[in-house]
Amino acid sequence: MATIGDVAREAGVSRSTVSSVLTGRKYVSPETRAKVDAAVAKLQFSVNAGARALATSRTMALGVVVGFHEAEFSPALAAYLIALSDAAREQGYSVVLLTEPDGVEAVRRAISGRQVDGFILLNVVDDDPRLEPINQARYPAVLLGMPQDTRGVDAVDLDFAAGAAMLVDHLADAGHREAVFLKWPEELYDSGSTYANRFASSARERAEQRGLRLVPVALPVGPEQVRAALRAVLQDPENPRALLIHNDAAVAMLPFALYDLGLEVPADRSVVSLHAAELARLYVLSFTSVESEPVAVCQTAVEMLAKRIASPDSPVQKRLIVPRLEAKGSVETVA
Amino acid sequence: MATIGDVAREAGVSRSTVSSVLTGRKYVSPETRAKVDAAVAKLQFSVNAGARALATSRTMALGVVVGFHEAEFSPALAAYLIALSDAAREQGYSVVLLTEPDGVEAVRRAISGRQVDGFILLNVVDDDPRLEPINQARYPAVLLGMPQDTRGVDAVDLDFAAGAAMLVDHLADAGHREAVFLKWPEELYDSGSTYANRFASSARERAEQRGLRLVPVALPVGPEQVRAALRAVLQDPENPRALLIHNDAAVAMLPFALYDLGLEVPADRSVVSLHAAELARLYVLSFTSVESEPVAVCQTAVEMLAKRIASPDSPVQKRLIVPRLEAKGSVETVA
DNA sequence: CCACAGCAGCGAACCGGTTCGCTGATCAAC
DNA sequence: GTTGATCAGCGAACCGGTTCGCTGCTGTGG
Repeated sequence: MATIGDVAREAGVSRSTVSSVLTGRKYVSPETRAKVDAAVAKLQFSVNAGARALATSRTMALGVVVGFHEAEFSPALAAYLIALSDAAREQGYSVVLLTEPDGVEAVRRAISGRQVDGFILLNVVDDDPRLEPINQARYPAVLLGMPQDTRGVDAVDLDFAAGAAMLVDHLADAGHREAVFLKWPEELYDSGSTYANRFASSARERAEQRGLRLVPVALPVGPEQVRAALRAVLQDPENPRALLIHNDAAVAMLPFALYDLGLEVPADRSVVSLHAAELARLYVLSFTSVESEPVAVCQTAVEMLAKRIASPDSPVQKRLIVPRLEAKGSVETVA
Repeated sequence: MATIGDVAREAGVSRSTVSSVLTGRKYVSPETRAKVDAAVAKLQFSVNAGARALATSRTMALGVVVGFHEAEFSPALAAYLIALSDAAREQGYSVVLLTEPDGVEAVRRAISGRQVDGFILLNVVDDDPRLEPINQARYPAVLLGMPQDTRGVDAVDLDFAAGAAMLVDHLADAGHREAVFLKWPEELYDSGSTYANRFASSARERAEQRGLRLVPVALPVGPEQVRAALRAVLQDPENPRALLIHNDAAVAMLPFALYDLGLEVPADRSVVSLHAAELARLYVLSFTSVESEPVAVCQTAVEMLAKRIASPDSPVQKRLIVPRLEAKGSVETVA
């Protein structure tokens, strides 16, 4: 309700002085500042975001661009959105949700309407088309995900390669010489999903180093299909008895498939996985695992974006958050 | 980049004429309009959201206030956020996420900073404190949830009472005379959660009408605790063999508990439940059930809010979205 | 005692739109 | 031919902040 003019009148000073107090950009004597503060409190004044945005050409808002993703695990999404919003608030920013199926269009509109100061892109893929309008307008942005080529944009992600290596090491250390590698659907790798590919190639590489034979199995889409596929994998006597999983649906469904076949962990099968932290919050997942770190990743992303906004020309940054492996006894030690 | 002044110059008209074309509020001859449209296209102009907000005192943004506890325990949340954002965009609004632990403070700040035109409150409880600043500032809002007293604010929610009645009917129709009612933790009811209480009292009432004896069991918090509690319930020979569930954690965990005890559905137990639609998308939930309708609920909420913003003094509305029961053969017909 | 530096606060201009009263042109009626 | 109504478009004022050059006062040094 109250405007800066009301505050000025109440405090007996000029509008510009009030502004100086509010922004802190100019020295104001303690006495005047006290008068202004009192007036602000009395009138319950707070700055009009739109007016300030117009004057400063800073909206203090970040656009969070959610990719279009039917197939992916959306329960995890909420954790990221909340973590992003919390981190943004801490830096004085608010978060605008951009969920348009056509992410490029969403970005374009937000830019030309000057709705945000920068973007955080979720579900990044290699050669992400959303980068085009962003780079063209020279807008600040941070990728949540680590494509091969970040095209001059800051990026942060979980270190899926490190996670994969940890899990492979864990199996190898326990004496395993071979393992089934339960992967995401093939399409995800083909579509250039950054994390899936980084995990897979790191797992392959480390497994080779450690002399662990990997039998890769791409799983289908859809809960029932996954369950059936898991059963098939578990039933095949040719398959190794250790399982390395990077597929949230499979992690969630595995207990059912084990149940179907009367198998026990770790007696009959050894299991390690990397999955969304959210999964473990709802289910008993007693698998030794590496969990995603939504809070750490999001906090880093927002900090990087805030810095990028402040200094657009500082060198491009890439940050990988190293996760922790939590042993839960789902791996049998073999001779 | 381009401002309305650039467009005016390019088109050879005044700024106000460009504005008339953009807003459509005033008649402009087809020829001038064509010139303006051409200039807009050529300069890739689109209005500066902040400037328009300042001039019109309409931000065209909606604040979505996410409750605190929700953050910890709702895989369904993402579905609601996306559905809200999609619906908002359809009405020309954008969505600002307000996730502050202290929801009241978040609302207060958004109001005094004029950041949004109205609010959508998630995870509403009876006597919700967030309504105080909203009502005091006479701000438009819509509740996603249906408290006893909506305090003059529009509200929309799934018709949990109807859902409960459907499920009770389904059991009674199949000849059951008694059922265990697996409920949320007691605290949820005590904290004034609107949907939990509406479901519970409707179930109780309908069960009485249909001569179905209900044995209520409030479940604990935490996956392992839930699993153990479920086992205890299933093991007790005194308990009825039919299960009426309103507790997402229990729905997700029940297959594990059944597995623990070697029980089959529907041979050993009949199961019906009401749960988040998200749950069924990820897991094999072959329980006869009523699912939440995030898209329908969110669309209605945004439409109601848009109307409320347009006409603040129209009569208060309450809408309940009636869900569908989907039979999946998890109920045994008894004599 | 005067000159000048330093400093707190003022005021005007500006950010990019919208709104509304007014102008000048066109045209019909008398 | 003059009057009056109609209408497209113009221009100034305004929304609520920020910014920056300027003013007038205080105080120090010569």
